[in-house]
Amino acid sequence: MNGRTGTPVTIGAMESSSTTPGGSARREATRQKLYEAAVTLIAEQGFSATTVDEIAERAGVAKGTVYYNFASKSVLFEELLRHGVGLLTASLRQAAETTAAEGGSRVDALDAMIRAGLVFIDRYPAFTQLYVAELWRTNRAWNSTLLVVRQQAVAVVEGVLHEGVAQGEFSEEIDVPLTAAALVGMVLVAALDWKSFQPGRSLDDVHAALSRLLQGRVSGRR
Amino acid sequence: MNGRTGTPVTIGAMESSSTTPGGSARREATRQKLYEAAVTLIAEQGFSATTVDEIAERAGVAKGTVYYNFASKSVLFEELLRHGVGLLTASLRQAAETTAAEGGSRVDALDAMIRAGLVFIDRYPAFTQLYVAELWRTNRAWNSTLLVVRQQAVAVVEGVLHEGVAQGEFSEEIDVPLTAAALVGMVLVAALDWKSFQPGRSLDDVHAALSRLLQGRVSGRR
DNA sequence: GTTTTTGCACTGACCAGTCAGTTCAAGTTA
DNA sequence: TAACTTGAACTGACTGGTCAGTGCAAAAAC
Repeated sequence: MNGRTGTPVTIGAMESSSTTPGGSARREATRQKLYEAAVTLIAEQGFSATTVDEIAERAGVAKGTVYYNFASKSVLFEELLRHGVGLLTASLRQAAETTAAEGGSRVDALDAMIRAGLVFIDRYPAFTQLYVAELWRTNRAWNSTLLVVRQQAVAVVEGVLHEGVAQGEFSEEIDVPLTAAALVGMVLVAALDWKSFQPGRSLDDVHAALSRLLQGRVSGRR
Repeated sequence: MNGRTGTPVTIGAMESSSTTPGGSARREATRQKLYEAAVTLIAEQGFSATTVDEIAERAGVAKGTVYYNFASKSVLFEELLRHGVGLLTASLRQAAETTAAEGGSRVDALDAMIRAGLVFIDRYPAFTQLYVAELWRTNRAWNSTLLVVRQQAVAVVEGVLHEGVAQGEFSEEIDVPLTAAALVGMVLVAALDWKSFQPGRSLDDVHAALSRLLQGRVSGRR
């Protein structure tokens, strides 16, 4: 119900990529409501500070329903993570492919991916916030989930960098994994900062600033 | 004591910038131990998931001592934040000033600040992790503390960018606040990724990759 | 003799997870 | 089409445990 009637504001409203193939429509709708409630609360307060009662209340559902749909609080969170990063990587990959199909260069592809990242964060700020807050934590139950999920996202950027180097478009001296991490970080942090501290700026402004940095037009010389 | 006898591993070993001017040496030593214990535990587990008993135990101190030295768990955390960011900004500022004194350009200053940031993160990874995890959270008790503390750090970078633009070294079209945020993000995320997922790489490797990105040697054209 | 630390028992609030019971919706039968 | 059946989905009071913070007398450090 929720996913179809309004503009999606949080990750909860993402299309169901069949988390549970046999799930009924009713059940799926309930899960969506729970995702949506959980993502904002956890982004604001953190995982441990968010109670299952709060999630249930915000979703307009009884506490028991949470446990009917998810084995535990952590499992709910892990599925939320998988859900969100799946959408992000799909979006990045599509940006890269579209650019390639239109005959753009690898720099154009990176640029398109930066924009895709910004659009995603613009749409699902709470999810992004939560992802960044949890990514580098060690010793948590969902750590392995995060590792996989991070690798998925970074791999898309690394792919484009590798292609660029192979075709001589990028310098051979670049360090692909480190550069990919730096690029992802640049986008994540700039976007979160934009949302939190400079919300008046347009997406285009942010994109332009990052684009300039990528293309060495800030301090390029040599 | 710790700051002089061995290689400091966590923020707890930072020089005391006189949090409480009247504090005795003994008291200050206890506080340091508590900072050190708290920063690693909170980085690993998050604020809410870390108990006061754990902090006391890791610091080798009785629980009552925690409350003798800090009004509450949150206050301990806030003072920890102020402590850490103070050191970071001091380090950044010094890098910029040293470069200027040696007659370096503004790009050199940015480069030196990137290295200073990396050195800091290398030394105090737990603090950095915790900072990133909390920075964009809203509705937390220590939110105002974080805001001030972020502004301090970003302002140093903005200062160098402004100077560079004023002197014609950087393009006038750059967006100073956004670019500063992006640069800080680039360093933070690349460094955390380095520590978590590519710990084998040297600081110089990471610095070189970021430097290249800054100077447009990845995809510079135009 | 004053400041700081210790050790530990205690309280009151809070919270993850459970479970016996209720409601819903999609049949099936008459 | 109305009455009945069934299993899936949902409910919310309850439980057992945890944890921030307190209080205090005695010991240690300075």
